[in-house]
Amino acid sequence: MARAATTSDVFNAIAEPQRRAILVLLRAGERPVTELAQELGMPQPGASKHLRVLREVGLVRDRKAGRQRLYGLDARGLRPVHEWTGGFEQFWTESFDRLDAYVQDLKQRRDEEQR
Amino acid sequence: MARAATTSDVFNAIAEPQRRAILVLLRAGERPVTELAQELGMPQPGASKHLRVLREVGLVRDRKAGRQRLYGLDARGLRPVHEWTGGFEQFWTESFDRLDAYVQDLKQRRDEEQR
DNA sequence: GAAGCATATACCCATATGGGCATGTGTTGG
DNA sequence: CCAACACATGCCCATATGGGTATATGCTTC
Repeated sequence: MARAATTSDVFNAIAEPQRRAILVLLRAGERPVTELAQELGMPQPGASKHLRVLREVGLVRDRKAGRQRLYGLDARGLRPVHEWTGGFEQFWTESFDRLDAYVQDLKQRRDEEQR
Repeated sequence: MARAATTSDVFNAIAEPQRRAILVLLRAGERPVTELAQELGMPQPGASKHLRVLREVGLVRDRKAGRQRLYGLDARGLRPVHEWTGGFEQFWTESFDRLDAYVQDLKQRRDEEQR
């Protein structure tokens, strides 16, 4: 089945570095495609494709402005990602890591001794 | 160039639903592969493959326990993701969304009138 | 050291990219 | 109405999956 379509969910959409870069740029405000492509140093078609993916997962919205099409950020979709990762916050706390490493170490030694 | 390897970074590793499920399960503590495979309703080879990816990006560590291999969570790698998405927090605040929607609406009307 | 259990790998496939390039489409201006 | 400009799409390709199945590896235990 290969990988699920990137357009299916936000996690997949932001797995692409260039797309994350686009989102960061859009934090500063709306931008036309060409400008984004230029700032990212990629050909315009490439930028359009990434923008399409972002649009399909709802992270970006577009608005026609004459000959241009301005893309704007709609970061609401990032909230679930933030919350999901936040569910692991207690596991990366420094104190916890140290304690955990210590426990792991003990287990390892114990197992090696028993072996 | 196709997509970058999933083993290259955490964003890519957690783009896979099954892998996210594995991480969630591991929050409860270490688990052997078979058990994970069973709980996820997937064949053992599949679980092993996902675990490998998670291990390569450092989200999981393994420890030999006799005949078994216990996988444990190392969520530190999720922190960057949490922080990156956190950088957009102001953009999904409800009040902001309303204001933004309002502004967008104004612009839209203005453009339509000018057209 | 043979048999068995727990995992990891090797393959084989269908599919979804992401990139580069050419081209279609819609809008603006003269 | 035509040329120019800003984008979106269509194609073609090399590659990286994720899944399923068969098989190699590692330890244990008898």
